[in-house]
Parts: sequence; C-alpha cells; structure tokens
Amino acid sequence: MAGSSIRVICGPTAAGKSAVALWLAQRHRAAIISADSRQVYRGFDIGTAKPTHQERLSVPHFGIDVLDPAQRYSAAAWADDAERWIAHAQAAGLEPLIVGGTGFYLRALFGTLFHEPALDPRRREALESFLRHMPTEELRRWCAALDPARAHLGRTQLMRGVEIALLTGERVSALHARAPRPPRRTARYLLVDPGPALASRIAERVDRMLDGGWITEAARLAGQVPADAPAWKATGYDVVRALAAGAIERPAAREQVVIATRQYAKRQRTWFRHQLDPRLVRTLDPTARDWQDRAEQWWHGATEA
RNA sequence: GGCCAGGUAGCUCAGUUGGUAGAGCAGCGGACUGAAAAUCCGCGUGUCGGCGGUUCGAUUCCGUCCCUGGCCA
Repeated sequence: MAGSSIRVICGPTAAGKSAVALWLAQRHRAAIISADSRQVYRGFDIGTAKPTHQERLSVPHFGIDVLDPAQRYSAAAWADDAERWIAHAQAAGLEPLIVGGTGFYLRALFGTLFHEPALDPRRREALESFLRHMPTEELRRWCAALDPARAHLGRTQLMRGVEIALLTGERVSALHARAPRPPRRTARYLLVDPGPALASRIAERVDRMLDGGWITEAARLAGQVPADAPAWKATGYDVVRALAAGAIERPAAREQVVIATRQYAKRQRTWFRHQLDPRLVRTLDPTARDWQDRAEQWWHGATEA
C-alpha cells in the first residue's frame, strides 16, 4: 500500500519546501508537481516565489505557468490536471513528487469530492453577477435557507452553496452523499516547517523579493492584467502594486506584505494541523542538521515521526 | 535651566465628574466538500511611568521624581 502512495511535500509558505523537494528529486529521479494555486499563473513570478529557471532545468516541473492571470481555476480542475502530470512523469520514468502549500488542492486529489452536475454557464454567470454585490450577511441568510450546514462559512463558500442549491436543486452535502467521487490515490505527506524561525524567514524572503524586481514586475503586470484577474489575489501583490504606483512608502509596504504573509502561513498551519490524516504525515524541520537523513527516511517509507 | 503637552495592552490611542479600563492594528485559536496566497468565525488582566499624600477606596485629585516630544533661554 505504501508503495502506491504518492509522495507529497507540504507546509506553510517560505518554510523551505522547495529546497527539500529539489534535493530529493535530484537524488531519486523525480518530477515535481506543484500544488500551488498562485504559481499556476504566468507572469506572477517573483511574488509567488516560483522556482528559478536553473531549478526548473535541473528537475522537471509541472503545474507552473499553466494559466493566464485572468483565467479562473479550481481545486477540482487542478486535481484533474495533476492526474495527467502524474501520468506524464511516470511515463517518462520519473517518480511524481507533489509539492505545495495549497491544502485544498491536495484534498481535491486525495480526498473525496462529488460529481458536479453540469451547470448552465449562462445561468451561473447571471447568478454570480447578482450574488457578487450582495452583502455578506444577506448572503448568509440565503445560504441558511438553502443549505444551512454551510451558513457559518465564508463568503466564497456561501456563494458556492447558494449557487449549487439554486442551479442543481440539491445541497452540497447531499451531493456529496449521493454522488461521491472517491479518492483515486492515497498520499504520504512530508510537512516541512521550521517552527518559530518561520517568521524571520518570511521577512527575509519579502526583502529578497522586493530587492529582486518584484516592484517592477507588479508595475508591468498592472499595465497588462485586468485588475479583477484571479492572479492578483496572491499575497502582497495589491500592496506592491500600490508601492509601484507611488501610493505607499516602501517601509510600510514591506511591513504590510510581511504581515499578510505571516497570516497566510498561519492559516496554512491550521489547515495542515487539522485537515490531514496525522497517520500519513511526517514533520521535517528543514533547519535541523540531519534534515537530509530524515527526508531520505521519509522517501523510503518511514511514516512515524 | 524654564514653560507647555504627553507617559494606559506588543503598537497607535480612547476613557474613568474617584469604585482597578476598551477600540483599531498586531498576535493567538478555529472553520474550510469545484474562486483556497481565497473567504469567514472566535479570543482583550494590562504594576493605567515610579514613590509618597488626601480618601473607606486613586489609574483618575495633590506633591515629588523619572522618561519622551515641542517651545523659550
């Protein structure tokens, strides 16, 4: 069973996942499949900490630069793509190694979704443009009436719940029970997290990004990507775009980006702490002296921490 | 050195006509079933600058000292 599991390296942003993944991939002839909802977008390079050109030459990567910044994507769409990338890698004689911090994408591949009934795109678009301007509290009331089990969640989930209920006549939870799409694969996780050192790593990485051309990149993208494109949701781009436009001073911008990144990392930790099956997770501190030995043990199947 | 304004939560501040105090941000915890680097929910004890005094009771009034900023010398 362990042999058929897919290896997954996850963890909060800036933890050092990529370094561990590259080291393992080179040793074991693996291909890296990115599970990162921002690195899929072309042009958003520096602020999303994409692997460098050199790194992409040394190890084959999938799942990076696959979409236009204005394209909408989804966890399920990623899972379908990931299936193909895994097959490609294996056909080329490479071990697939999934690396990323988007927990929801991992769930889409290794957890259960449901078969979504075909939704009329025109009705969906009309409904969305209507719901988009609705205050959250009113949206919550709608959801409480249509799919009460989801009424405590956030805006995005409320819209989804209302949308599914109105367009299919069924609740998300009912669909999940009636038309489950069972997980196609099992995973073994290496959770990379340096612990308290993460905060300073984040600050240092933000400084490196700012010094490394992020401001120029944001200015260029501002001129060619619609302001409401999904890619702009990547942490820090709104602030750096304001910095490029001269609307904010650099020290203030730097501080805001550092804080936003720390808050994102915290949400990721909460996700991994509660949403992953602890029996399948091994934790790695990438700053430990013996991290390579431990990563190697994990590669060969050790699950216990 | 003199005068003025301040010293209250990690930060910026509010407030208590004397009954030991509360916002925003930060931080912490949580949710997450096809937009997830998204979207939401919850959590506020801190010598109210120090020491004396008045008072049943002082963070609040009085005295004094310390610190910060400004103005005048």
